[in-house]
Amino acid sequence: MALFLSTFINKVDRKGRVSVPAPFRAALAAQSFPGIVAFASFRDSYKAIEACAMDRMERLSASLDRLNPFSDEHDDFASVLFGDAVQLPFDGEGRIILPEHLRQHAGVTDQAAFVGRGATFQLWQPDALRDFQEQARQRARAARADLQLEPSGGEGRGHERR
Amino acid sequence: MALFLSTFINKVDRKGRVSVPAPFRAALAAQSFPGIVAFASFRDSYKAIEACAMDRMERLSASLDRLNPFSDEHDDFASVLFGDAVQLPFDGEGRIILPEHLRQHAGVTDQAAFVGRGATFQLWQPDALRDFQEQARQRARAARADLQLEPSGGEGRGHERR
DNA sequence: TTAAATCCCATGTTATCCCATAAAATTCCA
DNA sequence: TGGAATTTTATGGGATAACATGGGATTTAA
Repeated sequence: MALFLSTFINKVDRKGRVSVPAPFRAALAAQSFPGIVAFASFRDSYKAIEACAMDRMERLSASLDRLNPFSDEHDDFASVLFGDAVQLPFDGEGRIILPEHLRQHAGVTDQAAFVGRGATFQLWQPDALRDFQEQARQRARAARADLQLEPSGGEGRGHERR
Repeated sequence: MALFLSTFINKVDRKGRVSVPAPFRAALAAQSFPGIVAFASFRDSYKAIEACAMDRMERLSASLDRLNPFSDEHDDFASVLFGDAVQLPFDGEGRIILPEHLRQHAGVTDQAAFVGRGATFQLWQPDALRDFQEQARQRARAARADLQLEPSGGEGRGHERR
């Protein structure tokens, strides 16, 4: 599975177009839908744009269904997640058009920072990202004791539970 | 899984390219991504560049994903770890190009020391590495002296000499 | 018919490929 | 076993392709 790594800052032109970084496009290459899925983050601590491949949304939908499909949480979650998400196809040059409401949510005007998060990535207003990263770095350092790498034995099975 | 062992010092040319030592490349041969993943070390005691194989990042991503993907701790880690990491592919000759911000972080200019650390390795400015190793040696020596003194005392902690 | 989205082409910059060389390590053979 | 021949490495530089970006033309939708 390809990962989204590192941070790229690209320009948003007057038509609202941004180039998706080539390494990200490579990570998305094996997809059925040539483009990305994006939606506003629902955190209170920051306002960014969440993005991922279509595959991930499908898997997310599947795992939601596996829980209680008739609970209120499921309902809220599904409506927020899938109701607000948009499909953004690539143009011939690998760009997407950022819809106005997403740009407003994140405060993006003439530049956008693509931030890799492993299986997903985010889009930020560059200055807001800098501020957040600084704080996140400090918090992460404080909590580093918790970070354990998976057993490296290649296909180390059976580490499921818990 | 192959290990990264011993230290190699290679030149950084004017394009920012460095040869990854052949033994390290051999250890990376079985990877899906032909190259390395690098990021600035988040330690305060020294400034080096941390590096590993893509597989390791994928495993890391998988373990993070398995936790609650919407928790704040997970969020900080993902942003710091994956946002700051870079994919550095090999060219035909087994070189990578070290991005400017990483070179600055480690103080690397025309030479880089590759230091094996088992499952990972580091990149250092050669002089900084020598200093660090010297200090580490001294700390180890001091610690060993303490160890020899301790047990005989029977008494409490400190080695107060009465 | 307007406005927006899509396609198409053009550009400068940067990274990537490709070839060349010297040194070191390895292999081969008498 | 010694030393010549070959292969692997590390390194350098020029040619080439990829990328991010901009703008116009054509199509689609309201």
